[in-house]
Amino acid sequence: MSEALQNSIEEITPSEWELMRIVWTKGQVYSRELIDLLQRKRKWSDSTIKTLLRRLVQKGLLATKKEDRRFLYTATISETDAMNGSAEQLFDHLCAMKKGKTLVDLVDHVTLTKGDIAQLQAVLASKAVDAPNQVQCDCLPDDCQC
Amino acid sequence: MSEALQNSIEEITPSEWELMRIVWTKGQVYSRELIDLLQRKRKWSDSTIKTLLRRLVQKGLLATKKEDRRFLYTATISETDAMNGSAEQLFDHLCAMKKGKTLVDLVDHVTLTKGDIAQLQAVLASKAVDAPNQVQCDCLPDDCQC
DNA sequence: TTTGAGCAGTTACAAATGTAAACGGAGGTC
DNA sequence: GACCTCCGTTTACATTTGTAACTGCTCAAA
Repeated sequence: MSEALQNSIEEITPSEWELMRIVWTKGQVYSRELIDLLQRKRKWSDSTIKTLLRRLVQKGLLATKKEDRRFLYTATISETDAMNGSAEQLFDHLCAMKKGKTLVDLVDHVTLTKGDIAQLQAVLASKAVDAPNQVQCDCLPDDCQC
Repeated sequence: MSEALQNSIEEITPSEWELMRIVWTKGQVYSRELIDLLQRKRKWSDSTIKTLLRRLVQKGLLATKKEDRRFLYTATISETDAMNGSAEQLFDHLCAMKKGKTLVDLVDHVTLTKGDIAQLQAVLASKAVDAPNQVQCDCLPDDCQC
């Protein structure tokens, strides 16, 4: 039953992100627990949250384990993988030529720790060696005159 | 210069991105022209593309100007703003504590020019000064024990 | 002037998403 | 034993998105 191929991560909708984050943070949760936590941020009904839980299980993003007569939910992919996957998915839509600029904007706006910065600097340093002088726009089928 | 007011840009769907990229790249296009270009990548019917065009106009992302009896389409926001907006929107869903890691992943996977790298390094250098040692997880309402 | 090509507008319809009420079974309460 | 409470399951319904056919108007060719 488990077609667990993690090539392209199942699409996670904004509402679903909110549940997933709680599951990832807690490691495992009972629906009641999750509903209580979530309702402190969103005024969603129990039903709504239960539907979202069910859909996440359907999508294969959450797994359940029967404990007593409740279900314990756990994530099937790591938060990091999901985050990277979504980010890369978004970047796939963007013009190759301008992805760099967007990264600059992000790096500028996101709060980074000293550790993050060091890691970024390391990656950049190693990429700098054979980085191209320019990247071609890939918005049009053939050649583009951007 | 303007990049302040981030009044959540209208949501752009994956299909819509494809049209927008063509409009941005060409500056302005007639539907026929756009349809021809797009059909070289996607096997969408004329109708489909016209519907997408209409929806983009409705959303206020495209503007039309009547020329002869055709319409000339132009984007109402810059590609850069749209890209930054979408990227920031995505990052809003992510755990604050792990955004840095995701950026590292992106920087690692995206093809960057020497110029992009230099810009990124500059931004990082300036942020490094007062970067925190750690960022708190913001996935749970109250305190979190990640 | 009849006809057809081109383009915009209208309608359609299924799948996904947001949001939620209603139903049903198992344990605990009186 | 009757009833209430929890929790999972079903059903529901509007909106958005993907995908496209059908309609109608206008210009230009036959």
